[in-house]
Order: sequence, then structure tokens, then C-alpha cells
Amino acid sequence: MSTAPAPITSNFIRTIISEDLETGRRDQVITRFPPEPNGYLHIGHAKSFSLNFGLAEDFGGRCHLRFDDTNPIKEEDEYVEAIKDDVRWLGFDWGEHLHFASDYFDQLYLWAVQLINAGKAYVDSQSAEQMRENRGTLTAAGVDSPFRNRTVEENLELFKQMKNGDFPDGTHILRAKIDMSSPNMNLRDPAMYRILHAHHHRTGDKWCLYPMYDFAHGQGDSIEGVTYSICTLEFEDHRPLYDWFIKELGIFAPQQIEFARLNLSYTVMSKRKLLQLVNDKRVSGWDDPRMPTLVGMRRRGYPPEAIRTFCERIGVGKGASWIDLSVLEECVREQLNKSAFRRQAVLNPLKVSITNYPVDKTAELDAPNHPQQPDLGIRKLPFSHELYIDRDDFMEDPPKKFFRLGPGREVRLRNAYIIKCEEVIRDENGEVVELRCSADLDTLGKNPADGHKVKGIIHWVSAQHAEKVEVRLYDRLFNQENPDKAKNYLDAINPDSFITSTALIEPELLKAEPGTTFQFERVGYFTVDTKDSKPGKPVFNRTVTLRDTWAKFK
RNA sequence: UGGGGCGUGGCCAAGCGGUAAGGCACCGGAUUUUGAUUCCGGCAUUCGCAGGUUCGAUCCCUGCCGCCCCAGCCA
Repeated sequence: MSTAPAPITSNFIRTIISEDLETGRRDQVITRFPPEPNGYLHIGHAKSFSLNFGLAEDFGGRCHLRFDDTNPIKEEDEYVEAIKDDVRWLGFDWGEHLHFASDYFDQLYLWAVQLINAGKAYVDSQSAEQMRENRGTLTAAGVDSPFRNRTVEENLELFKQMKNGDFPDGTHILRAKIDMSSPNMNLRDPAMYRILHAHHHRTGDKWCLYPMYDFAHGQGDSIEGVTYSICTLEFEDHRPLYDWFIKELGIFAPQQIEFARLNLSYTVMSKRKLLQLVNDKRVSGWDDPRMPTLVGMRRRGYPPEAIRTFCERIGVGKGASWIDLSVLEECVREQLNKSAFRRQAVLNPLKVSITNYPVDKTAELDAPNHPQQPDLGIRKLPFSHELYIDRDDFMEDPPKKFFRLGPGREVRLRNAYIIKCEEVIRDENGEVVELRCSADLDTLGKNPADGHKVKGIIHWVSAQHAEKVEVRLYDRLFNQENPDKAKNYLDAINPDSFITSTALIEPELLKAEPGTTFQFERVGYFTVDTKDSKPGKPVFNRTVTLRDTWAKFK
């Protein structure tokens, strides 16, 4: 197992920062992760905050966690706590720097007044519809609001009344006075403050007007001394606006750098859609193991290290990119392979009796917890006359390349003996119900005395010692690479993304603690569900299957 | 057909004037009591296209073509 650190491939952001540091344009690196607390974090957010925290770490700076809570209608405390949890789960630490845009509401209000005084902002009293009409289109300039030239005094008075709650929602709005004919729509007198008689999760009922994200975000960065404000591509057009506010206000200027958000095949990433999946009960909740949310992945059994590896592996660029789900799954396997204890479990049982093994005898065989890491110890595996193997490991008329069991064929029982299929028993319908096999009792821990080779190895459990448990087989939530290409993304939901089944497990597995992951040898990685498991009655979530090159031949 | 971006192998992605890193995938082969893992080896005469500058261009210039984003009192 290599311990060499994964090579960090450069990216354009790293290059910019390095240059700034070398030329002295900047002398420190302060970044931030600015989620809106209106939903749970997903893997796309993980890419963003891994980048932000990672950069700060690599350059000896720091990264803040700031909640951009400027819209009280959509934001809740529940999400704040969940987001903090997720960021910590991935191993990042914001130290003292937990902030909220709402911490700056007073300052923001003062700045709005400053802009009004400077003649750079005005209260508009058009309706939302009128504003939309007057904004123009992508190719036609907008027209000035009839209220655009109100006097500073009038604006000041109106803005104060807005703050005092003298007006109902939607009647007035504070706008920046920039240029209604700008080719950049964001500069056509954008809204700064809207009236919202709503309860805020932190400021309560103190305010009845709230700043727009665009009027809060850049200043929040400025207040915190953020040197690099890293965000996604869709805010590229907003940068001139943020820079305008910063310049007019005469405050510290962070540098915004945009990168492409993550798109993962077979999943959707918009919070609106994830919320709908939850609300419509298409999934069991934000933490449904099929969700691309961090809580979902955690419950599914994805280790945080795997997600960090994934975020590094996919890189950072500016081109819209689609990452195949298999890349994430491969990171999960890579991590789990190193640490997960090995166990045996049979999902689709077929009875096997060992004809030359005493009916009343039970042996306790030693089986390593991890064949590649002997220091992880062993566990006892009961072996007896009657076993179960997986139906997939038997074929009546197997092709040449099938290394498993078939009439007259030999196979190695994992961690036990080599057996030979002597007889196939069927029921009245002709279905195979039992295999009678002879075992070479001299093959425990060694090859046959005559030196012949047995290539196939299959897993099994002792019938009388096996315990039956629930296993949940998860697969991709959508069966279309890009669910948004369907008429409705809900139509692309994979009906087989969640299958409840049972498994016969070796007794050792009964002690499994919720949240721990095992490799069911030759099958996949399974994690004890943290919600539905009971002591002595674990429920297993299939985290990810093992790679299966044999499956390709079939 | 306004503005802002982006185009390097199947998927990501370095490189930023000196003759195409790396990862994943894929294909061989070795080891293996997991058809897993691990290990070796292979995998772009070419960087969206067409011109130009240069001794030399993926990197500079020009013109095309293609894709993404923007008309919330959302973020």
C-alpha cells in the first residue's frame, strides 16, 4: 500500500494565488465557503468547500464558513447545523470564523444609506412587473424608472420608512443607480434591498427589509478580509457589480475567481430538485442513501476521505464538465479497500451439504479480517455440514471460463476447504434446491496434496450459524446520464434504485456497530445503517459493489 | 442576432513560445484462498476549424464553428 502523497495537480486558481503571493499583490490567503442555509449540502458543495479550505490550508491561510442568510423566507436553522456538521465531517475547520451575512445587516444598511447620499442608489416604486418590463431584454436596452431621479432627501426618507415597516411587501425597493442600458443585465439598476415582513432565523423580527445577495455577498467578503472569493461560473457576470459596490463604498477589495460547478452523471444537483425529491417522498429524506447529499452519502457508507479524494481527482476548471459517477464510486472503493474488514454473506442462497463432514460437528475456522493487513487480526468462522453459497456461483451447464461450481466441478470455499459438486438435487419443478458436495478435508490453508490447482473461490455461510438480516441494495437514483434531458427529470428516476432484500451473514456480523462498513467478500461493501439498525439486528446498506470483471464476459 | 465565459485522448485535467504531465476508464501480462486488491506494460506525431506571425505555436494574432451562463423584489 503506497503512502506516497497523491500528487497535487495544479489548477488555474492555484496559479493565480501563487503569482499574487510572489509579486506581493497579496500577502495572505483568506477564502470562505458561503452556503445559503436553505437545504442540505451535496457533493457539488463538497467540491467548492474542499477547494476553499484546501487552498487556505496549502497556502497557510484560513477559510471562513459564512452563511449567506439574506432571504429569511427560505432559510432555517436546521440547515445551518446540518451544514456545519457536513463540513466538519469532511474534516475541515473554520476555527473562530463562523459568520453570517446577517451579522452585517446593520453595516449593510449604513452602506445603503451612504450610497443614497452619494446619489448612487434610489427607491423605486414600480411594481415587480413594471420593473421587469423596463429592464429591457438581452438585446434591447432598458428604460429608466420614473422614480430614478428622486432627490437624496426623498430617497432617504422613503428608505427609512421602508425600514420602519411603513410599507407592505413589494411596494418599494432600493436600487443601485448604475446604467439601464448596460449590456450586462446585472448592471441595469440592480435591486439592493426589498421589503420582506418575515421572521429571520437569527435576527428575528428586527428587520422588515433585507439586502439582496448581490448587495451582501461582496461586502461580507470585504468585511472579513477575504482575499480570494471563489465562486461558481454563473456569478462571473455579477463580478462587475460587486466591484462597483466595493469601489463606490471605498472598502477592501477581495478578488473573485469563478470555477465550473460539478455535474455528476446519473444525478441531479439543484437544491430545488433535491428538495422536491424529499417533499414528494421519492426518497426517504435528505439522508436517503441514494441522494447526492453529504448526509446521504454518509449514511450510504461513503467515507469522507473518499469524497475528498474525489474532489481532488476531478480538478478545477472553467469548462462545463460532467464527471462520471463511476469516478466517485472508484474513490469509495479505493478508500474502503484499505480499511473495511472482510466478512462473508450470501445474498441469494443455495443449499450445499458436505457429504463427508459430520452432521453434528462445528468447526471454528480462522479467517483474517483483512488478508492484506494481517495486523488487523482474525475472526472465527463457523463451518458445518450444511452451508449456503450464492446461486450465482453455480451453473448447471457452465462455460469453460466459469471458474465456479458446476456438476463434477471443484471450487475452493473461501477460508475453508476445496469441495467438489457430486450431486444436484431438484424439487418437483425441476429447480435446483441443493448441491451435495464432497470436501477435501486436507485443504484447509493449503493446496491439494496431489498439487492440482483449483482456480475458483466462492464465499459461503454455515446454515445453522447464519443469521438472516435485511440488506438494502442501492443503485443510481436516475437511469439517465443527464436526468435534465428527460422531459421531466422525475421520469428519469431509476425504479430499481432501492431494493430491499435479505442476506445470510456470518454470526460475527451481528455485533456490527451502526456506521461501520464491511466488505462482503466477492460482493461489495456494506455499511450498517445508522437509522434503522437495532442492537443485534443490523440493517445493511450496500455502499458500492466490488468491481466485477467477470460480469463483463456474461 | 447584446454581454460574459469555455473548447487538450472515452471522462476529468496540467502545460501558457521550444517540440503533449497526471488521474479515471480501457487493453495486455504477472501475483493472488476475494474473477477484488496489488504490480508491471500499452494507450493524443497531436491540442475545435482555417489562416497568419515565428527558426519553432496547444501556447501570440485574425476569422470562423461549437457549447455554457445572464432579462428573480432567489442565491
